[in-house]
Amino acid sequence: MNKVINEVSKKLKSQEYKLTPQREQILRVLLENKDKHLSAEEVYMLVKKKSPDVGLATVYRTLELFLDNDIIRSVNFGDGCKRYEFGDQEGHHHHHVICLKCGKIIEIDEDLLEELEKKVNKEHNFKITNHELKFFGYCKDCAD
Amino acid sequence: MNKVINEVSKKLKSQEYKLTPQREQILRVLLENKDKHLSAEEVYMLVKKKSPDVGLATVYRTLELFLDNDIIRSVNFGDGCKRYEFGDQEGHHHHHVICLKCGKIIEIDEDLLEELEKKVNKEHNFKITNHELKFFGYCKDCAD
DNA sequence: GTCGGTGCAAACGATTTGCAGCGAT
DNA sequence: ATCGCTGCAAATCGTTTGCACCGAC
Repeated sequence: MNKVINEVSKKLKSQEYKLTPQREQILRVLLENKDKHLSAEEVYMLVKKKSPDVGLATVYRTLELFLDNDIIRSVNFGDGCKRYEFGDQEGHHHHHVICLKCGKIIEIDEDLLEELEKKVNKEHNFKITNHELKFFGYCKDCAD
Repeated sequence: MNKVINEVSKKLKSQEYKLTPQREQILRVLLENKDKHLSAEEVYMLVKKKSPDVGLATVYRTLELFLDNDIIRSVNFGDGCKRYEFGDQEGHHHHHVICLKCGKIIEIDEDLLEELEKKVNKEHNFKITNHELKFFGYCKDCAD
């Protein structure tokens, strides 16, 4: 984990940004919850446990900073807030399967979209840089 | 168009709902802009031109009603608001290609996901009812 | 006269912003 | 002494809700 933190620190420094204690705490929370998809508010709560005097605004500003520097990604599951996950934009794409009843999220690693991307690129003259695929349905515990 | 309006009217009546003048206006706006992806606010503006005294709340309530009755669909392009398009959930799936610079949206009709859906269904015991695929990139006018 | 549907204004939740203070360089 | 970073509170934006009113049945 410290290795990752170091890399992030370098990445930020190379862009004239600092990894301040608050930012590091936020990063740690994101790393400790790699499997979850935390909202800004949730990150805030978790950070507060360790450093009670961070402000919510700082969390938002830091998440924005991390996003801009491709340190994290944001996903919108349609539940009214953005959610964040560690990993840069260029990292290998995974997709989400979301249970409409319990909200559980499964990640799948398949990436069968290369072909489709090429097709869109050719047919519509559209330079695709990213894609997002979500499946909605019911998990085994919530199946009708 | 009147044919569609009639069908919607029947659909609503079958669920004890009425197609009031306001609701019809909202439906007309949606139909006249089938190719766009209007936000609630945008629908409101367009409806106001014809019927200046509709309220924004009515627009939201009507869109919700249409959603619940599978008359329209909602999509989230990550620009801070839900957007709506005519067409029910069970209708044939199309996907969106979104230009990150000018915001232009192209729709593509391919549906290569059946196979992947089956796989997820089998491997994770997850009953998939819907999926959502978006491509982000740059259209031919905005290409670097 | 009931009751669904409406307009308006107030309330709301997520996010952003203005500003004064702080701390490393 | 500067300037980026911060906390706090206020502002903003999209959306929802409470409420009194209206109009069809």
